[in-house]
Amino acid sequence: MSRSLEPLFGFVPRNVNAKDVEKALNGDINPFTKSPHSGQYKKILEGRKKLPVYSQMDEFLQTFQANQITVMVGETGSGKTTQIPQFVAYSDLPHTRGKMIACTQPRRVAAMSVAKRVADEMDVPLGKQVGYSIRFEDMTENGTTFLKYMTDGMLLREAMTDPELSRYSTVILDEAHERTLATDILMGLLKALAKKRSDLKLIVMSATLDAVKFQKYFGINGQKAAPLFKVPGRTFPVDVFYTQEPEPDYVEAAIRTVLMIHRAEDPGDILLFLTGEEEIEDACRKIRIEADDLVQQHPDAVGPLSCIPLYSSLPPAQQQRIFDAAPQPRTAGGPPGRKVVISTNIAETSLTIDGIVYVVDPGFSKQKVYNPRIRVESLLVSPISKASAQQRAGRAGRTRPGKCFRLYTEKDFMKELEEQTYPEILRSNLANTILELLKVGVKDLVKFDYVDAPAPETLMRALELLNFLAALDDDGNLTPLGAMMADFPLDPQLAKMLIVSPEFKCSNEILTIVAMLSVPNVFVRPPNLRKEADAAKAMMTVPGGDHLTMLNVYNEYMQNQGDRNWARNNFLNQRALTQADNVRAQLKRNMEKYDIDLVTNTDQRTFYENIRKALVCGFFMQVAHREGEKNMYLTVKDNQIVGLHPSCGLDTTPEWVLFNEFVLTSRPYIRTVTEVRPEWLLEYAPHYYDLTTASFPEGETKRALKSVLAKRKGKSVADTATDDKRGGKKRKTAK
DNA sequence: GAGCACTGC
Repeated sequence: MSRSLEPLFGFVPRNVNAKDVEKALNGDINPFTKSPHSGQYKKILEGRKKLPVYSQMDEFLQTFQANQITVMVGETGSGKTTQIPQFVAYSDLPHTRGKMIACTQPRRVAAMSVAKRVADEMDVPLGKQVGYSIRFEDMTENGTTFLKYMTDGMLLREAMTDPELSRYSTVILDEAHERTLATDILMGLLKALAKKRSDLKLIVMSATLDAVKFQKYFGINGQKAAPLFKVPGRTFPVDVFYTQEPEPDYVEAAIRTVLMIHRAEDPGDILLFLTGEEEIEDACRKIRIEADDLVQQHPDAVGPLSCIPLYSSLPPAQQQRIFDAAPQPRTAGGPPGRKVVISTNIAETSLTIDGIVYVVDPGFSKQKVYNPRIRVESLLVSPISKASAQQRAGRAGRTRPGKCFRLYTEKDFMKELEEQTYPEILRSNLANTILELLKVGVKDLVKFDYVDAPAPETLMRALELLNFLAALDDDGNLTPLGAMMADFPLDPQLAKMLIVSPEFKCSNEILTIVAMLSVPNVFVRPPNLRKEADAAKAMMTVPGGDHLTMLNVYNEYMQNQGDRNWARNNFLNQRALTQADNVRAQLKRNMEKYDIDLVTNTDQRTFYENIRKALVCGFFMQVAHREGEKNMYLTVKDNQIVGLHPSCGLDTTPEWVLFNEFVLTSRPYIRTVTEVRPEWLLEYAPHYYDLTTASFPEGETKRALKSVLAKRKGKSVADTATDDKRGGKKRKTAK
């Protein structure tokens, strides 16, 4: 066989060196397609050769060959995400062995855009030899794709059907320092799997600060630590400045700093990090006013300043504004304009804005925290970590040397900030994760080798919930129902109610409700059109509960598909509705796979009642009981005082309500609320509502349920179930 | 009478 037509002739899997690889790269024939290279290939290759990681190809190949697990550190701009998987491809030669290389990313856009870039570099069409796989979109070809970029969640899903991950020769976990839930679980699974599958190689790619931790964690088979492969980055230096004294009001200090930069610093755009939508919009308004004042006072010295907000719920078209050029000087030769982007954490990892020279970092972000005692996840404004502060500062040095102004003292940075942001696994409700782990075949969840083990109470809460939902038996084993639930990309409560819904002849409707609950809020409320938006919402409100309203909104949306402006005219979020439709279709396919009937109850008298009963089957642990006269509820068992969220559409305050979420904002609220009947609680969740056990604390809710039970003993069950008089007091009385 | 940090299946 001629060497020129078989560029990989003589290559032995996992025994190649950089010299051979370079020869193949520089050749005229594409070794993976056997076709001549396209015109642009050589040009792209020249660019790749300038990446820091390229010059270390041989060192990498040696490390990769000699070790089953490698920890790799590559700073921003090193080229690791695009190049390392290609180096692995040349060493692994997965296409000759019917295998694939997986490279995981925490975000969908990253998986897509990196795959596109690498397909170009390898001179193959995207979706053939190089592809990507994300929810709702599989851009791979069976038997052809050997390099697959994918979201970490997607690989975790695959592990549930194939715990050996037998299709893969090498798995690369990229951005491991972000410590997403899925990446953390994958690290645990892959560590165990590596001991079982000696042919499987693993590369964990991360930022510097975490490397030693990962090295220690991945020391297996008698090794003390996994080897470290390090590549320098390619960024510009950033000067960091601290305040002399702590700032009592970080928003005010941030605004002041932005204006100071605008007045006194050389041209270059500014990035300011704040914590949320409201804070950002507020700061934008204030900066605009002050900047205008400044221009008025010093028209010859201060140029125009454009202020651009950035957060995830902003429509994509508005997010695009961050790429607009800074404003032109107002007069020819006048002082130059400048742009300031005011952003949440989204600009820390997900979005890169070129041309940023100044970063203003007040040192806070909203972070998820989980309180297992009351089973509540909430968002809290908290100090960021050192790693996060470094990441923020780095945003100033992507195109030229920059400056970062930290609105806290150097001493606070050194002494008060944590090294790393707490990994998500320590800040989340783990019910879903535990179900996934069990499905993958992990037996002992307490002894599972976590990189960071969650609090025992968090595990307890998750196991308890799954047991009450009958996903786990009393010995902690996955039940057939639990195995089915795990296959749905949903929280266990939602999966449970979807699976049981045919018993209430309402699976079509529950399917819709579950899909609507899986997407962001569909109701839009522009600040200047609140009245109109509220009126539009009132038109679609079903008085019996917010879940029923969601069903109604979806159905109306489907009936008005012909009208492109329908969503906007009715103050609904078109994107969210489309997404709900996508989710619904995916879940429907899942149901069909398990032969779960898709049925609708045609009896109008029990239509809504049956839906509410099905809701109880999943959410019986999220029920509250009205106490006293006012809008005051006590959650069952946990006895948390909560109020109906102002967005709630109920026209009365029913005695018993079921809620989708507990939110802790200005005060504790329950959101997305539907009226239920106490008889249903006793009937459909008898274990949870076992009034004889001590685990059910004494109190008003228990007394109320006891009296229901006493009454029920007098009557037949059938009688109580059809007794659908709507209790409750009128909610909206004269103010 | 309030909100949605950010992801992901």
